[in-house]
Amino acid sequence: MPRVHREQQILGAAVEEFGRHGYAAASMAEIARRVGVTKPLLYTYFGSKDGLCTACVDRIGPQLLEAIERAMASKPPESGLPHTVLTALFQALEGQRHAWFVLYDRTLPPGSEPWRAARRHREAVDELAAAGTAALLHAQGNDDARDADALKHIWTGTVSALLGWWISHPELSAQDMSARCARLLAAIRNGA
Amino acid sequence: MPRVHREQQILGAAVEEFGRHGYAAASMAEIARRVGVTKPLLYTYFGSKDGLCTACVDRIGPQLLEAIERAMASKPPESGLPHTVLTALFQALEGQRHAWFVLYDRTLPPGSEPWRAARRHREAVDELAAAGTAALLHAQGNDDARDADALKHIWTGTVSALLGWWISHPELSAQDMSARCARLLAAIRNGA
DNA sequence: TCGGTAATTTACCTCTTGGTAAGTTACTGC
DNA sequence: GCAGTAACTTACCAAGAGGTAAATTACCGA
Repeated sequence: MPRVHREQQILGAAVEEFGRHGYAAASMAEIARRVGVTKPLLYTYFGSKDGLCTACVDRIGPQLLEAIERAMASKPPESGLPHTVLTALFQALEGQRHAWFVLYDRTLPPGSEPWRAARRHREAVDELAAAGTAALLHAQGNDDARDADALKHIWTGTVSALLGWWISHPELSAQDMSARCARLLAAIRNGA
Repeated sequence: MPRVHREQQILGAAVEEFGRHGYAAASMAEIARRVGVTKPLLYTYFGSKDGLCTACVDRIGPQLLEAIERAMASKPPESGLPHTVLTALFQALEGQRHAWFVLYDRTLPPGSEPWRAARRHREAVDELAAAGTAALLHAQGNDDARDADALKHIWTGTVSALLGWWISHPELSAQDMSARCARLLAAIRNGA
């Protein structure tokens, strides 16, 4: 099998493994086993566990960023921004639902290379969210930067929660999730 | 030092370690080092890593449950239920902000004893949240059980996000957080 | 004073895991 | 056909993890 193809195959398995179990609990041998290959191949292709994890992060980060940017640019006016972004995320993550948690993995060793890479990509994603939260607060006369930052965290926490819930309901499609989120967001808006 | 006292000391360090790094990345030797004690003592007192982690979970679970129950029972009418619960959580977790993530640790080995214990306590906590989400949806004519379940996840995700944000702002007190959340919840209510 | 027990450590074992060196297979261009 | 290279495996190493047996210290009651 040609190298580039094999690399993509490995990355797919690695994203699933890192996302499902977290960095520390993910095992190189297990990733190799899932691909049907032996460990040294992973090391000749990606150098180290850190290298493979960083490659995963560098693959997922831009995917998500582009999905969100595209969705925000072509936002249908009848739908709210949060729902638009969620729909785009569900579409981008269908087939690799664990990928989100590779980026938002609290167990990455602080200071390590994958940690820095993940933080970098998260910041890019979060920047888009930050614009939304700051605008929402500003419209209500609140210009506290920390409030906007905390609200941004609530948003990403909500996304994480929804993706976690989606993972535990494998039979639901991205469209199902999108429709459900439309209801839930409306409910929050109307009655929190 | 008497055993019961030492056990509490160990539990405190272990909660911090497990909560901060997750089960897999947490190290028994490191926990021992932080307490200023050697590894075998941990094993004579708690049997195994699983045993220690389960003890942590069994300590935190009831603490949180009681804090939430007490808050819900004595809810001041002028404040919303979410804010009441958040305030109680901040108070209960001041001084052990990582504890929440011991209970909500996605890296616990599925099927293991700490995993089962954490799930049990989470269910007890979530049951209280479920009542709230189901009521909110029911008031709007939505009786979909899955919607209520997903909304419950959004709620716990929001709590996780706020605690994560609090951890990255160590200088803020529980009261600071409570006040901030009052603003944020109002902002969400008014303008999502 | 002495025996027993609780608290704790030293030194060790074992197993897993990340990581590597060397060899093997198989294709490709000349 | 054959050299060379890309794809891949076997067999192994070193370090760190969880875990344990045995020894030590210190206290307390008889």
